[in-house]
Amino acid sequence: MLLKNISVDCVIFGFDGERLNVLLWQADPKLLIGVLQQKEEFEQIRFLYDTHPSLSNDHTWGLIGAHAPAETDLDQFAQEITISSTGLNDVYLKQFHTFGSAMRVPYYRVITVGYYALINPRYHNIRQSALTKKMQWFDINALPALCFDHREIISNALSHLRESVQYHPVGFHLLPEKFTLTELQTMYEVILGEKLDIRNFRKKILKMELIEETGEKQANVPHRAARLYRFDQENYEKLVKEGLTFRI
Amino acid sequence: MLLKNISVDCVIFGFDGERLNVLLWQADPKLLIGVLQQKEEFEQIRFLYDTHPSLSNDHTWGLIGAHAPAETDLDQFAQEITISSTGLNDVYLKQFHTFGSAMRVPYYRVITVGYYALINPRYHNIRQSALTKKMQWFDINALPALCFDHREIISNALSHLRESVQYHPVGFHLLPEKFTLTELQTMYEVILGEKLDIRNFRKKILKMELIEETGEKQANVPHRAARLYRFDQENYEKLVKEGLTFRI
DNA sequence: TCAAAAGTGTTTTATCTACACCCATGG
DNA sequence: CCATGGGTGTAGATAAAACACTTTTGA
Repeated sequence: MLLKNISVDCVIFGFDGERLNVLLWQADPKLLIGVLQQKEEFEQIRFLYDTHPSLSNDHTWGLIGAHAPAETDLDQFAQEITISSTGLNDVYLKQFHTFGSAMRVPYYRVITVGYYALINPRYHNIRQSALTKKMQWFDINALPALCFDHREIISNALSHLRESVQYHPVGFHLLPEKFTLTELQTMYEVILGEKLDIRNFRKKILKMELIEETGEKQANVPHRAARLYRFDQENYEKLVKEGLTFRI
Repeated sequence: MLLKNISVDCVIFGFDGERLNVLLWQADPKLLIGVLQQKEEFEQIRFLYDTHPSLSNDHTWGLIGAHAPAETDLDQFAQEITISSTGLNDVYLKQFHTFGSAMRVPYYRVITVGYYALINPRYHNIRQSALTKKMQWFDINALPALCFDHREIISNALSHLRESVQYHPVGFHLLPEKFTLTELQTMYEVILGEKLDIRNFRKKILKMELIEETGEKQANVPHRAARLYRFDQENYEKLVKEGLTFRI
């Protein structure tokens, strides 16, 4: 059974090495009706989906989300949504805000619990699910028309990410396992929306001892190959115990 | 009409100058049933309230909260809850987390949206509302038995507050309009759970220019009277525009 | 005159900022 | 040999940390 007043929306962030992107979709109305008909509450939420902007035209996009099942933890459900759209089953997810305005969705009261996911697109094969007409990455600085309050939700997610990334080493989830210092710096720059000084950034990051050299270097690059680093989970946990105060 | 699957819980923090306290209540089952009978969804939520631990015994306390009305913004409803229990109508409220485990409340699926309020008890007359059997402040380090997952909710609220207070000047909401530097410091100490050096604290706070002298001093204290300061909202906003990075 | 809390400065150490050139690699 | 991005150090300014005594007031 679906909870008719509660949905979960996932803002799936992906960093491609240059830009921060969000995964958006358009659902296929015919397929969606097919799936929904099997649900107990179909009649009650059918109206909502009938009038869903991202179903009724090709210019409006929406966040990946759905009404929550009555028997599933919200955290768990957010995982399922993310897995079903990215094909990846161990994603960093953070609940960041619940949107509870009475009129945020027309005709019907739906509060939505917002999660953001941080993934590296290199590892994830975006799955066109059974319901999907289209699914696509969009640069956070060039979003298309969005349904309901989804633009506000993305903007709110980005604010949370921007704050979080300064005090917690979560940004690593956006990178491949092995990454260069330049990739790391670029990631911070696009999230924070400002340029950082390369020498000061490197000094600071290396002093923290949160990352370690792998000993490897980039291959097949048309310039000097950069060293590859990885996040040092073990040392991070040790430093947290000792009272690490992280600050980019 | 009440939303049967959605409630709002408010962790109301009050700082008395020495300790950080949380406002908890026990509702009166007879009165509660009386009020609920007037609601459309009475039968559906009656069972829930019938089995509510804070109604069925005198040792279990609960957060101040209620099922959300279908037609009210959650932010607005959190305000109403806070107003009705504290008698104050301009309270700092922050939504901090939504608790969505399937089994957090027995017998029935209820997700709860958590807000915390920061108030100064000096200005607030705790109102024993029509439903209240008892309402009382508890030191956050000496909480009584709590219903459902309310202990976890409080602990989560405190973590959020602890983080927030380090980067945003929200702690002022816990203080009277005019306060001494010692009160300010003690507030930080109880929230952060650590002692701060008095001289370094004063230097840091005064350098930020977030507070200004009122020119007044304490009266009727059995020792040297301390200067009274107030938060400088105007300058704070100016500094934010200039890119203030606050850090206690 | 005593008890209780207010108030104050300096030195050392660590961190932040600004800034420009050489290096390695592949094409 | 050139284009492209990788990689490095230093000096000056600012902020953090450690630390102990004098002042004011009311009882």
